[in-house]
Amino acid sequence: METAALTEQDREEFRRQLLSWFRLNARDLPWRQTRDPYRIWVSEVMLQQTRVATVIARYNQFIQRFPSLVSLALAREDEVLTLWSGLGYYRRARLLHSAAQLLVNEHGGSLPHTSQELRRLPGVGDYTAAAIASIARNEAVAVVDGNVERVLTRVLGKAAVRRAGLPAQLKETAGWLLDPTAPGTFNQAMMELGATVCLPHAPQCADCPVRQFCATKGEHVVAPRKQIVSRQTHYALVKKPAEEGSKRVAVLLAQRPDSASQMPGMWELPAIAAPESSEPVLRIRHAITNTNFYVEVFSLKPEEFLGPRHEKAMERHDWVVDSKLSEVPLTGLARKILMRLDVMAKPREVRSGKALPGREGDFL
DNA sequence: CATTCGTGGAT
DNA sequence: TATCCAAGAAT
Repeated sequence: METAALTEQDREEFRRQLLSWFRLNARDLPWRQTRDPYRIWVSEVMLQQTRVATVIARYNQFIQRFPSLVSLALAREDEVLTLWSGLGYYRRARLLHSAAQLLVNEHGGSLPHTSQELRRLPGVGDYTAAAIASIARNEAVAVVDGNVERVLTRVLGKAAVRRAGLPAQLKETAGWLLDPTAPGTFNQAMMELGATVCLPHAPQCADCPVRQFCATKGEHVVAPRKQIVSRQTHYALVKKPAEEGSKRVAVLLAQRPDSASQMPGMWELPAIAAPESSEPVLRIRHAITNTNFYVEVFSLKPEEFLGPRHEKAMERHDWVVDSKLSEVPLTGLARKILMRLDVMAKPREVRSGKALPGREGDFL
C-alpha cells in the first residue's frame, strides 16, 4: 500500500501529530469513560447517523436502565423502544435487542472479541464491528465512517481517492495509516478530527494537526441532494379524566401497524382528516428524511372523536394516563407534540456514566 | 449498487 | 414552510 502523497515517514509523523492533538482536544464523552465492550457497542449503535449531542443524554439513560448485556437481553422489546423514542431509526434498537438476546441465549452472554465475529451480529456492519473491536479489544482494524472518509479524501487528494474510491480500498487506506499500537485511540482521533476540525463545509485548516500532510487543504465536493417534498398531516389530541373525579388525564394514542415502513409498532396521536370548523392547538413542522410534514393538532372531546368509524379504522388504540406516557414507545413527533402541549413531562436528566459502576461481566 | 430508515440542531 | 446531514446497516 502506498499513496502518492505520503511516505512511510510521513505516516509516522501523521500518527504522532494526530494522537498528540487528540490527547489535548478529545471531548469528554460518557462512552469514553469505559472500555466495557457492551457499552461501547450501545454507544456505537446510537451514534449511527445520529449526532453526538443528541446521543449523550440518551446513552446515559439507556445505560442506567440496561447496565449490562444480560439486563438488555431480559428486557421486553417495547421498553427498549421506549428508551429509543425520538432517536429515530428504530430498527437499530430492535436489532440491538435481538443481538443481545442471541448472545445471552447462545454465546454465553458476552460479546465476541474479534471484529470478524462482531460483524455477524444483527445491526453490526463494517464500521461498528471495527469500532467495538478497536476501542474495546485493541484490535488493529481501521474504522471508516463519514468523518474518516472525508478526512482521507482531503488529506490524500483526488488521485489517491480515485484509487481508494471503493469502500474496501478506503478501508485499506485507513488501515495503512492506522497506528497499530493504539488503534482504538487512533480511530477515535480520526473521527474527532472530522467531527470538530475537518468539517464538511467550513474546515478549520488553521487548527488542523495534520495540515502539513494535507493535499487539498479542505477541498470537498458535496453530492447533490434529493428534492424535499411537503405533506400536510392532522392529529387529534383527545383527553378524558383518567378516573372518576381524578385530576389525572388520559390521552388517546394509536399504534402504527407492524407493516408500516416507518416506525412500525410505535405509538402516536390518532391521525384525522382536517376538522372544518376548529382551530389547531398546535402547528409545527416535522422533517423526516426528505419529507417536511406540516402538522396541525386539534383538540377533540372523546365524543367528538370516538365513533364506530374511527374505532374500526385504527389498527389499535388505547387510553394512556399522562404520568405513564414516558413508558410508551412514542414516535419522535408524538413526543414532541405531547411535550410541547405540556401533556407529557420532560424526561429527567440522568447522571453520566462516570458515576455508574459496571464492567464487562456484571450481572444485571 | 441505490434506497430506505428519523430526528434535531447548526447555519 | 430553508437546507444540510450526523461515529451506518439492511435489503
